[in-house]
Formats: sequence, structure tokens, C-alpha cells
Amino acid sequence: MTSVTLAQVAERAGVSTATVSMVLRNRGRISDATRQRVLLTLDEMGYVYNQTAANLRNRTSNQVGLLLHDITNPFYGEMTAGLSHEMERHDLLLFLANSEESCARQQKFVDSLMRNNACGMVLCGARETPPLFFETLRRRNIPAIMVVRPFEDVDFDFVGTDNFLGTQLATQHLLRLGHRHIAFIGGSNGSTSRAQRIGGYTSKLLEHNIQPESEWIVASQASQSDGARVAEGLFTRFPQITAAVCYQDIVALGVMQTLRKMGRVVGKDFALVGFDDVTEASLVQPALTTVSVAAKEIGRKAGELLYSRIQGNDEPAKRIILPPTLIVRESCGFSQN
Amino acid sequence: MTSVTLAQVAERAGVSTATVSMVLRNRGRISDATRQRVLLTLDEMGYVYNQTAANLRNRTSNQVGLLLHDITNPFYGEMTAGLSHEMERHDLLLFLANSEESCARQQKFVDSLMRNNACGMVLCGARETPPLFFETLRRRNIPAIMVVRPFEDVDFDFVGTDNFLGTQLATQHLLRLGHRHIAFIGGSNGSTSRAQRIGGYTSKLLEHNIQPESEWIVASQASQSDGARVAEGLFTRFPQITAAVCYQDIVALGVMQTLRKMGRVVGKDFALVGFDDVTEASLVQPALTTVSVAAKEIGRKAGELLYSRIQGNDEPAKRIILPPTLIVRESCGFSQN
DNA sequence: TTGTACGCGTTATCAC
DNA sequence: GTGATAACGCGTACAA
Repeated sequence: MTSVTLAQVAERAGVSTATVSMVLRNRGRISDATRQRVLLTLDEMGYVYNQTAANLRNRTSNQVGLLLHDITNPFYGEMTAGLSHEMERHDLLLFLANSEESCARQQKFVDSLMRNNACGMVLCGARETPPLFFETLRRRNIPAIMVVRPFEDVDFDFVGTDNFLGTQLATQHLLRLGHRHIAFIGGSNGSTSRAQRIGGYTSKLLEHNIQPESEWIVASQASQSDGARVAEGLFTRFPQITAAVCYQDIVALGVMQTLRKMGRVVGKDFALVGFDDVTEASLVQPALTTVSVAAKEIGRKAGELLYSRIQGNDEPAKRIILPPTLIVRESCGFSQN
Repeated sequence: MTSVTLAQVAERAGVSTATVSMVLRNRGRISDATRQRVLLTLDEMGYVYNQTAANLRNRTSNQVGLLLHDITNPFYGEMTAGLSHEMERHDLLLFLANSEESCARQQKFVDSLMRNNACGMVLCGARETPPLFFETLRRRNIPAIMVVRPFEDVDFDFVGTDNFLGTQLATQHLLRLGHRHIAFIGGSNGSTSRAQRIGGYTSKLLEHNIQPESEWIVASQASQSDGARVAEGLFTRFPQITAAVCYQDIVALGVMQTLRKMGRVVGKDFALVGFDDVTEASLVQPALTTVSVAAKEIGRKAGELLYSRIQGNDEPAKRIILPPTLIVRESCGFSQN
């Protein structure tokens, strides 16, 4: 890396470094003749601006971090694309890290961001993130936006989806179709998102004077196989269940398998709604009716908010909750609305 | 960001900046008493190391770039995870950018990396990348590893998969199952990877004395919907086709939709093989038989190679071609082997 | 262990 | 009006 410095350019052009700097940044009063000469020299020498030196001098930075727990998940891929696009609009560079649900890696990344003078970050924290993590983050006083996973008692900006409304939509849909025995399947105990989704489900039932059955609410890991396993137990014990709202599409897909195995026809004997609208949802037979959360939009909004924070916006922490929509396909049969 | 500087720590601890620096980096001979005092002060003041200042002084960097054309594609998500993991092992930070197949964005990102003093990069170039891009990159003399997409006449390190062998495996599998009317669906004209994959498909047919039909080789965009569209036209014109090798899983999923719509049962009336082994492949019904290219491993290998280049390895450009494997699932029916 | 010049660009102050 | 001088941001490493 035989890099040319601004000083070298200045010498060759017969001007001072101040002049070159001013030309580069279009500031100050430089005569047109001088400007042209400098620009020419810059080009001739193949000068490359050293942003880090400038950042050091200005105590600024154009680099932000994005921490995810699973970049492999298509949902986060979409979100990343949205954020990345937004960052590029503002000429910010994006550092990416994948915690793989490890709090240690997560902490390491954030520390590294601080050392590298990042000017902001977007975080989707690991599941067991300790409060200490947020405390130190808060103390650093660097703009940070949480996304997707809400954390209790944490006063940071947040961008995510309306879990409560999402399952309300799903449950409403099932109720309209005449179902009265509706289960809730999936999510892991202790998850905030899950609690919110169960809230939407329960509240909608109550609105319709249906007493929620706690035994019809079962947890599951985020995999098709565990969804299938859990569903089998549930439907064996309670054959009267005719519909289910699932915590995630991936779980719904597993539930579908089980139903098929038990000889029940999804979309006829049984109605199923998922959550996330992953690509597979439209592919399975019958196509899955699901709650869609615009992942890309979450990324974009987070980027927008982060940028405003970097610009100095110091309003109190904001919560941007994007409304989900119900994508009606075939897994509930055909609706009358 | 009220940051504490090394000089402030030095003053408070009553030592020179040199001493503090040495303590921080465990260099030189510092008495234990002094070391303890400095460490204590460091902690008390909440000092955060300024990596950028150090990098400037040392003319080094700990930041590498990753350029993709579509981070939304699960394949690249996997690859990114592999690379990210490898980068973390070496305490390197990863800049991410998504060109979205735009050469302008791509060039912009690389320029930005140069200005920001990145020490290396991993690139999966946009489809129409002009030669000039590679020339300027070469001139900058910064370690760069190409991945996945091979480019003609470009003398850079490359990590990818054996496209030729991959489709040979796929085609072989179909031939063994007795198919003789096999189509090739997907990929865009002019893509090198696609040419290689078609080569594997064609050569295998020829080995079995089957004359490839050029009309049975059709292009498609990398989306499910376009795969479906293209397949519909193909199967309508040539109903005798009983099997297909797809350029990508995502295309195969679209083809599956079309087949279903046409009343043909995948795995019974029709055999389908994909390429990539994305997560969805194992989730659809029937599960998709596909060529797995270990995306994560490509990322890891690219990271490993990049790191060695950064360390000064100046052997001639290397090509690392990872062998793909055929993952047999259900979309071809059950094999006799 | 310390003093200090240095890496590179910025900008306030000063000179013509 | 134009442009030069030089101190500065912060950590590093060599001479002393």
C-alpha cells in the first residue's frame, strides 16, 4: 500500500496542505486556477483520501455496527439489506457481527466497536443478554437501536413489529371462520415476543367471550421437527382443537406435518396461521396463511432512526412498532370476507 | 462520547504515555508496581483504547470488507456467517455492503474501503462488473479474495465450488433413476457459474449417449416466481420432460409450484434436483434433493486465505474449489442405490 | 522509563 | 481576496 499523502500532493502542486485540504472538501476560498492545479495533481498521483486520519482529527466517525444473533436466518438477511441500504445513503460503513446467541461474543463485538470509534449501532441482542450489557452500553453513551427482540426494562430506541396486533389479526381471522377451539403453538418460555403474541391471541379470544385454555398454549423450539413433536402431543390429548395460531412459520410447518400424519386436512378439517411470512410459507401445500412483518422495513427504519441519533437527535427513547399484516393463503380454508 | 485519552491516564497515574502504552500492549519491561498502578488508573478512568489512532500511527488496520450482491439470498447469509466467524477469530472487523447487482454501488463501496484504510476484502462481484473494476483493484494492491462467482481473465484469489462436478452429480442421479428427458432450468445468460453448471449437465448426458436438447435449457431469474413462470412455458411445450436439474434451489422451488399446478407429483411423476442446499430445501414437501456447496465453508476458507494474505503471504493467486455433494431427499422419488 | 517526533488530515490564525 | 503556518487529534516507538 504505497499510499500518497496529502502533504506529498501539496508539495508537488506547490501549495500548502491547507490548500489541498480545502480543495478536497470544497471549503474556504481557493482561486479557480489553484483549484484546477491541485485537482490535476491529486489525480496524477492517484491520491486516496485517508478517512481515518480525518476522523481522528475531527473526533468523528462514519462507521456503525450491526449485531445479530443469527445472520443465517432469512428474516435477518432481509433486515440487514434494509439497514445496509439506508446506511449507504448516508455514506456510513456497516460493521457486521454474528453473536450466534453467545453473550461473550456479543460483548466482544461491542467492545471492539467502541475501540474502533464506531458512531452508532443496531443490535438484536442474544437471548440471555445480561442487564450489565445494557448498563455498560448506556454508560458509553453511543447511539444504539434495538431491533426485533424487545428487552424488558431497557430504555433504548427500539424498532420491531407489533406482536400483539399480529396474533390478534391471526386469531380474529380464525374466529371469523367459525373456530372456537383454537390453540397457540410455539415460542420458548420467557421470550418477551412470545408473551406479547400470546397476549394478542388471548385478548382476542376474550373479546369473543371464549375462555382461553392454558393447556392449549404450548412452547416449542424454533424448528419444524419440534413443532411437529409438540403438536402431536397436543392434538392427541385435545382432539377437539380445530385451529391454531403458531408462534412462527417454521413451527407451523411442523404442525402441518403432524396434522397430515394424523389424517387431518389442513385448510378443511383444520385451520392454521403462522407468523413471519418466510419464503417457505407460500411454498407449502396448502400455502400457509401467516402474519407478515416487513423485515426490510425494520432495517430501514432502524437505520433512519440511528442516523438521526448520530446527527444529534436527543429526544427520549423511541419505540417504532411496525404494524404486521395478515397474508391470507390456503391453510385456513376460504374466508367469507 | 467523553473519551478518556491515554495521555490523561498517564498524567493521573504519574507516568509517561509511553509507559501506559506499553502496559496496554504488554510490551517492554515495566516494573510490576508501575504496571499495577497503571492498570488501576485505566480502570478507574474507564479508558477505551483508540484503535484508529493506533492504526494511523502503525499504518495498519484491522478492518476488512465483504461485498455481496444479494445479502437476502440465504446462500450468502450462510457464507457471511462462515466468514464472520473466521474474522472474529483474528480480531478483524467486517464491513458489509450489498451491491444489489449495481456496479456503481460496488465501486463506491470499494472506494470507501480504500479511504477507510481496510486491509483486505472478500468480493462476490456484481454480474456486469467491468474489467476496469478489477484493474483499479489490482493497482491498489490490497488483498482481495473473490468468492462464488468466477470471473474470466481475472487473476485474483478465488474460493468457490465446483459447479461442473455439482451438476454432474445431479444429472448422474437422475440418469440412474432412469430418466432420459432431463431439462436444465435457471441461471441468467452470460453467467460463468451457469455455463459451468450446464457443462456438467451436458457432459453427463453425453456420457450416457443422450443428445442434449438446447431448447430444454432455459434461463430464469433468481426468484421463485420467475422459476415458476419459466417452467410453465417449458413443460407446456415439452410435456415429455420427466426431470430437471435446476440452477438454484430457489428456482427449483418455483418449478415445484408449477408442477403442482399442472397436476404432476414431484417425486413420482417428476424428478427435481436443486443446487445450493438452502434451508428451505429440507423444509418443502417433498423435501428437495439438491447439490450442497457448503456455503459456510466457502466463507471460512475465504477468511482463512484473506488472513494469510494480510499476514504477507504473497504466493501466486490461488483457486480453492470446494467439492459439492449431492443431498438426496425426496424430490426424485426413492433411489435404488 | 521518559521525552518527543511521527502517522495524516484539519482548521484557526496570520501574512501578503 | 488567497494562501501559508502550525498546533492538534491520539497512540507508538526510538533515542536518551
